[in-house]
Amino acid sequence: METPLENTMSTKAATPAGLQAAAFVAKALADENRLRIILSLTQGKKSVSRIVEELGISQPLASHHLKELKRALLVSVERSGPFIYYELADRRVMTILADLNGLATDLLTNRTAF
Amino acid sequence: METPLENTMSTKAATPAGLQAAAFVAKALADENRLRIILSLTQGKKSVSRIVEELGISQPLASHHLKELKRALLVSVERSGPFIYYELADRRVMTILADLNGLATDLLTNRTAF
DNA sequence: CAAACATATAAATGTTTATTTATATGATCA
DNA sequence: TGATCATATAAATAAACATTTATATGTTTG
Repeated sequence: METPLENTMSTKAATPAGLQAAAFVAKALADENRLRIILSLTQGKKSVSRIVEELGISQPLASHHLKELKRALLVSVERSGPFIYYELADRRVMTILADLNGLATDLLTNRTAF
Repeated sequence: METPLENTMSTKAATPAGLQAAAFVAKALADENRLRIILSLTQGKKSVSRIVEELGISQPLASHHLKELKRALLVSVERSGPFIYYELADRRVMTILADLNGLATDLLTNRTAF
């Protein structure tokens, strides 16, 4: 059974609450460091220190961005001893990130600056 | 031929420039009014005044957001007499918006506030 | 219990951004 | 050409946000 785009849009995205929610999640994706964190979590659950190492950002900054991702419900948190592990809450965010990247790359390839 | 998500990610999104571009486009999607404009443009090319009417926002505010969408190359502009028409530059943004909305709706359904 | 480690939170700062109000630019038409 | 319409731009605010530095909380281990 097929679901044309416009049906999807009109039955889901067209509602004020739906758009507000979509904008809220988009906001969580609108930062390069957060996208790097998400991309890193694509490989699986990771501790904060591990993320800090991999991305080369400060620990408070990582904590801050992880908090934002958690606020958007994009990651789930789990404590194990002294470590706190973050995990992608929904694998669909990977598809969205890939699509976003594909579109962005195509659109902005021949561009001087952002 | 199959293309697993992680391949897509590592070959496209993993590059710094790719993530930066993706974050840049995500930023353009991170506003409810801009999402409403995009959704409206899903139905086709529209003038600024038409958008202003449909969304019930001020004309300068609409112009501002259209400028942002143009900066992100998500819309193209065309003048016809006194009117200026805006149009979605790439239909893939509709897919992304629909996916974003689907994910956001599922994630944030049982949520008190944003 | 004290020291060391992992993470979170607070405070401070500079930047970006959404919105409003007011004005300018550009096109049509009488 | 002058008036009117469509759109853009400018200026002014206020709010949101990313980042840093400093400190607090919570956990393990000696």
